Order: sequence, then C-alpha cells, then structure tokens
Amino acid sequence: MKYVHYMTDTTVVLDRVLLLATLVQADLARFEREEGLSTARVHLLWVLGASGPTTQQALAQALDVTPRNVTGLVDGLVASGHVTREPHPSDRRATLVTLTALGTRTVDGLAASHADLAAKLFGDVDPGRLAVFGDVLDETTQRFARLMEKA
Amino acid sequence: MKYVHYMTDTTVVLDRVLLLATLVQADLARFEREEGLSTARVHLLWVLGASGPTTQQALAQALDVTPRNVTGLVDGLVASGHVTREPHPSDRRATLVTLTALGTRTVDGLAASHADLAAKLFGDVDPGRLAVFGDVLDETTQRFARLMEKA
DNA sequence: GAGACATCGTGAAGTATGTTCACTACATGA
DNA sequence: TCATGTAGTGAACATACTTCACGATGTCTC
Repeated sequence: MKYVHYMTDTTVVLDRVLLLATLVQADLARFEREEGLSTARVHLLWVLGASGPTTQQALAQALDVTPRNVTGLVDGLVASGHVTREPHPSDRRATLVTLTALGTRTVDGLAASHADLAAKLFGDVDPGRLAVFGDVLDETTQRFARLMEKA
Repeated sequence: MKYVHYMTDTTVVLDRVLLLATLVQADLARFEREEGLSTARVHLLWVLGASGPTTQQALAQALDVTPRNVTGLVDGLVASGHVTREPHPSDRRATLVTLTALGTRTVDGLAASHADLAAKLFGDVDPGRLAVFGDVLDETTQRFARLMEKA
C-alpha cells in the first residue's frame, strides 16, 4: 500500500503513446484500403514524394530493405500507374523511380489526410499544454537516441 | 511571412508522436531478434500472457486476424517450444493455447524490457510536466475514438 | 433422440513482403 | 585495358496474411 496513488507510472505513459500510434496507424490503414495500396507501397510513395526522383538503391536505404525488395515494390507501383522508371541521366545502370500524376495526387492526398488528422487531434488542445506535450516528446526522443548510442 | 514562428503546428506534434512510436518499435524489433521471434508471434505470446490459456478463435479476434492464420502462428510457437495445445475441458472442438515455461519467461522478459524502456524514457521528466503529457495523450485518444464513431 | 445449423480448427491454394545468392550491365580508378 | 565495385534483376525460399472447403463437435428445436 505504498503511495502509488499519484499514478504517473511511466509504463502507463508509454502504453498511451503506443495506443495513440496504433490508432493513427489504423487511420493510415483506412487510407490504404481506399487507395488500394499496401503499407509498403505507400511508404515508398511517401519517401518518393519527399525526395523527388530517386534510384532504387537510395530507396532501399531509405526504406531499410534490400534493393531486391524495392524492385518488387516498384514493379507493383508501375503496374498500378503510380510511378515510372526513368533512365538516370548520367548512370546507365541506375533508374530513377519517378511519381506519375496519379502518384503525386496520392501523396498529396496522404499529406492532406495526415494534416487533417493532426488538426482534429491536437487543434483544440490549449497551446501552453500542447507546447509542454511537444517538448516532452522531443526530450524523450533525444533521450532515446542517446540510449541507442551507448548500446 | 505570417507569424508561424510560434511553431505549435499540430502536424509537427503528430509526427513526433509517430517518430517516438517508431523508435520504440525498433527497440521491440531488437528484442524479437534476440529471441528469434517474429512480430506476429511475439504479439500472440503477449496476448496469451495477458489472458491465460485461450482458444484459437479468441486469439484470432484479439489479434484481428483470421482463425486460419492463428493456426500457422501457433504451429510455429509449438515448434519453438513457447506454447502447447491443450484440450479444452468442455469443448472437444477447441484447443487451449497455453504458454510453456519458456513462453512465460519470454513474456516476462518482454514486460521487463518494456517497463525498463519506459523508465529510461520518462523517469527523468518532471512529474508535473509528465502529468500534462499523459493527460494530453488521454484526451487525444478519446477525441480520436469520438472521431471514429462519427465516421 | 434426430435433424438442422452454427462453430472450431485445418488442408489447399493464392498474394504480398521480405530475404539471400548469383548474374549481367555498367562505372571507375590504376 | 584490366580489376574491382555498384545498380538492378532472376531464382528460390520463408513468413504472414487471405479465402474457400471440409470434417468433427456443440447446440437448439421439434
């Protein structure tokens, strides 16, 4: 019967973070279903939207998968009309994976849906409290980075 | 040049939540590698640890996958010695998936690793600010639930 | 009891994501 | 030119998913 009443148990907090992330993940899954795309392919489109035309090697690094896997993902996205393989201007071995008009629309839609969700979730939170929230997130992320370095 | 200086953009906050979740996910992946288990199998073990011996149907519901898929996951976990299939005492159709000693050790280890990470991440945060953090998480999760209902 | 009908688990077959290994085509530096 | 490295892909495979069909039980009703 110690005073665990002030229940600021760190595990509970971590669980809440994970729960929120799971819910947001579910929202992303809804988007994917609507677009008829998989998580892996949307991830690739997202990276492509942020970086512009990219070689498959670079995509493999960004997605943290093997180059061979990127070949398969790009195959699917070419078939669905979201990207094309363009020749690299200076390296004839490489191809530049490039968003089509459809691919660009999809990425834009995802960004809009993401911003919309963020506004709905955090828009009504008092600015001061939201600032604390953001700061704690930031500190925690940095603490995590330091932990990983040591290990 | 509007005053976006006070950068409390909600999208940034959401991105930070997702980033932290991704990092925590990476820590879980490390655990999985060390134990030689996959995400799906660890998830099943975790549910089993929380619920005690469970039928495959119930596991399918809890994991939000098809019963057929649970069969495959349990097959793997039986082979690796983490669970056994016990006869259901009152329903001869069903089997009770049950943690072995090894399975229990694994779940305990995961729980310990989880609590340890939580303490490292949030243990040094000022209690008052951590309380605000937790509250905002809670409000946001509830807001999300309300959003889902309407849609 | 005897059917009718639902439920539990699994075989068969198929898809997507991911791996490793081997190979071809091209790039680059000595 | 010759050696060595790098970009992408074919082949083969593992895992996690799915749907559909089916046998074995449970359960409800007449």
